[in-house]
Amino acid sequence: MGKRPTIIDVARLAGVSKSTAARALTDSSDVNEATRDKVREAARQAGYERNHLAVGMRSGRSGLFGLVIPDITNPFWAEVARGAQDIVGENGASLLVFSSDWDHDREASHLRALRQARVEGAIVNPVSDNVDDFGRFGLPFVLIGSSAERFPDTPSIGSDIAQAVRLGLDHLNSLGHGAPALILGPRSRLARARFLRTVHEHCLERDVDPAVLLTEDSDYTFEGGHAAMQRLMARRPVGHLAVFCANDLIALGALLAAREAGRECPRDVSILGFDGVPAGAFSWPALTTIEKPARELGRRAALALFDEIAGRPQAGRTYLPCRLIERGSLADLGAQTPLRVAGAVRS
Amino acid sequence: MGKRPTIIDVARLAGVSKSTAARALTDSSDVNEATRDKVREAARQAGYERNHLAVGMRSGRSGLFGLVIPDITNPFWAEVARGAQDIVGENGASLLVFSSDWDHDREASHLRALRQARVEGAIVNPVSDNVDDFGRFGLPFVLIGSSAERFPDTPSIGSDIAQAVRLGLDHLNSLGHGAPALILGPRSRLARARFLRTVHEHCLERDVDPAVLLTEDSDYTFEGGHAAMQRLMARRPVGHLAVFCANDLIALGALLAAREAGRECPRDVSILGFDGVPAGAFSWPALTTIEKPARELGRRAALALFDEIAGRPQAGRTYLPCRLIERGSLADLGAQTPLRVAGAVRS
DNA sequence: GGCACTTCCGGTAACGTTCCCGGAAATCGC
DNA sequence: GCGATTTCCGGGAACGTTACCGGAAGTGCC
Repeated sequence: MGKRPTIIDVARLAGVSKSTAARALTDSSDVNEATRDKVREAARQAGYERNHLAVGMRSGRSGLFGLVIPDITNPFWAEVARGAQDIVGENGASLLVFSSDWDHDREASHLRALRQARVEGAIVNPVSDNVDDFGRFGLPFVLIGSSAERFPDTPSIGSDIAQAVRLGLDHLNSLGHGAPALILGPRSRLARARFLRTVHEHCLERDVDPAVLLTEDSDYTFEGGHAAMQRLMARRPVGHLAVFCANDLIALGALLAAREAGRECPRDVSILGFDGVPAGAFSWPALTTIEKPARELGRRAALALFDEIAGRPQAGRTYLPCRLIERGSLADLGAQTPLRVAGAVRS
Repeated sequence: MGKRPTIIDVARLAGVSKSTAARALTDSSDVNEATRDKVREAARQAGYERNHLAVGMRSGRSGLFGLVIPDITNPFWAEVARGAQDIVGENGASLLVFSSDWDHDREASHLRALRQARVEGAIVNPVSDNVDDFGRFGLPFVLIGSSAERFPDTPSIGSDIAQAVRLGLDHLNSLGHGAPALILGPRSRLARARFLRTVHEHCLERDVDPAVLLTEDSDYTFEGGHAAMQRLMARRPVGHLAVFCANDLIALGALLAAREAGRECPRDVSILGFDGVPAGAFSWPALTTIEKPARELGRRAALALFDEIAGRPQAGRTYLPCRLIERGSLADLGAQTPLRVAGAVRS
C-alpha cells in the first residue's frame, strides 16, 4: 500500500538521473542502448507506471477523450460507443463516456466535466446548443447523429437517411409494393423531416402524388408504434398493408398490433424497420430493416477527431451509407404494378 | 484558440494572490466573503475552469474511475455501465469505460491504462487473474458479475443466481409444471454450476430425483439455444415441454426452434428465460424471464467502491435479488400434480 | 596533439494546483 | 492603550513529468 514508484525511484534504482530515465522510457534517441536497458529493467523491477496526470500536465496531452451520447443503454448508442472506444484505445488513449438522457442540463454538466478533465477532444451527440460553448474553448470535437445537422459548420458524422429511405423504398418496390404507409417520428425531430422529404422526392420521381401517402405520427417507442399501427389499420382495413417505420421499435410495436388484429405478417402486412437493433432479429417474423452503421459511425467519428487534432481539417458533414437486412417481415407480392399506394382499395 | 485561463490569471484579474484565489474557489473558510465574490466573478469573467489534471497531481485524486466490462454492446453490461456512470457522476467524478471482449490481453492492457490514468478506483468484471496485479498496486476496486466469485477475498457484487433459479422453479411449479428441462451454459462457466446445483437442491427438497432432469448444453447464444431446443424436442416429442433457459438469448432461440417444429408457445411448450434483455419484451410470445438487476448492480458496485475508498471496508460478496417478469411464454397448466418432470410421458 | 564534432548525460525550469507557514492587520479583553 | 488572539492573505514548495541547455567524455581528422 506504499506510494506508487515515480520516475525518480526508477532513476535512483538504475543509477542515472531522472532526465536520462525519462529519455530511456520514451522513444528518445539521445540515450545509450545499455543504459536504456538498465533503466527499463529498473522500471520493470520497481513496477513503475508512467503517471498520465503528470504527463498530461507537462505536455498538455491528457490521453483522455470524451463521448457524450443520449443513453449508453440504447443499443444504437452502445454500438457507437464501442466503435469510438476501439479507435481511441488503438491510439493509446482512454474514453470518458457520459449519458445525457437528452437533457440540456446534464449535457452541459458533462461537457464541463470533459473540459475540466482536459480531454484532448470529444464526440458529442448534441441535444442543445451547449456545443457552441464547447467550440469556443478551442477544444476539438466531432458531432454525431442526426441532431448534428443543426451545426453545419462543425465536422459531424451521421447515417445517410436519404440513401436509407431510398434503399427501403426501392426494395419495397422490387417486392411489388407501391409507396408504403409511413409511421414517422415526432414532428419536432429533424430526422423526421428528412425521412419524409426523401419519400416525397422518391414518389415524385415515379409520378406518384405524395398526397396519397398514408402517414401516422409516433414517438420512436414500441408503444407508440403499436398505437400508430392500430390507427393505420383502421384507415386501411382491407388489402395488403406495407408500412415503413421510422425505427425498429416502432416496427416491433406495429408487428404486435398487426398480430393482435389478426393480420398476419408478412401475409397480410409488410413491415420494414429502420435502425438494425438486435431485438429485430429475434421477433416473429424477424424484422426486415435498414441498418444504420452504428459502430462504424463511432469509429469514423473518433478517426475524424484524431484527424482534426493532427491538423487535417474535416469536412462539414459525412454521411455513412445504411445497409438493408432482409429478414422475414416483407411479403413478395411478385411482379405486380408498383407505384400504387399500398393498401389502397383497387376498384 | 488562446491558452485556457489558469488560476493565476484569475488571481491577477481579481487582484489577489493565487493562494487566495484557490481558497476562494474551493470551500475553504479562510477567506473574506467580499474577496471570495470578487474572485468568483473574475473566474466567471475569465471563463476559468479548474484543471483536474493539476488537481489530481497535487492531491492524488484524479476524479477518474474505471469500468472494465466484457462488451458495452451487450445490453446487460450497458445497463451496468449506466448504473456505475450515474453514481460516479453524482459524486462529481468521471468514468473511463473499457470493453475487454473476454480477452485476457485486452483486459490486462485496459487495467494498465486505468492505473496510468491514476483512476481512484475501478469496477471490473474479471476474465482472468489480472485483477490480482491490480490489487497489488493498492488500487481500490470492486468486482462485478458471476466470474467474480473466483475471488472470494475481494469485494464483489453479483446477482443472486440461487434465488433467481428458485424463483423460476417455484413459479413454474405454481403454474403446474414439474421440474423443467434445462438449457445450460458452457461447462466451463461458474454460473452454470451454480445454476445446476440450485436446481438439484430444489429437486431434493421436493423429493424429486435430480437424475430425472432433462438437460442440454449451450453457449449463451441465440443459435446455441435454437440447436439445444431441437435436441430437447427430439428427446421429448410429445407432451407439454417446459424449459428453463440459462439466459434470454438461449430462450429466444428455443422459442424459434419450437415454432419451426410446430410446437406453439405457450400452448405446447413453456419457455422461461433468464437475464431480462430488452429483446425479450418484443418476441412472440413475449418472454417470461427472470431479470437480473443490471443497473442496480452497477450502482451498487460504484457505491461499494466509494465506501471502500472512504475507509469503510466492504464485505466479501454481495448478492442482489432478481425479479420475475411475467410475460407470455409460460403455460398455466392449472392445479395439477407438480414435481413431475416436464414432458415426461405419463404411463 | 589540437580541433571540431558527435554521443550521451545531468541540472533546472515549467506545467496548474493546493497546502503549509508566516506575517500583517484587525479585533478583543482588560 | 497594550498584549493576545483572530482573521485574512501572500510566498513558497511540492506533486511527476518532459523540454531545454550546457557540459563531459569519446571519436575522427589533419
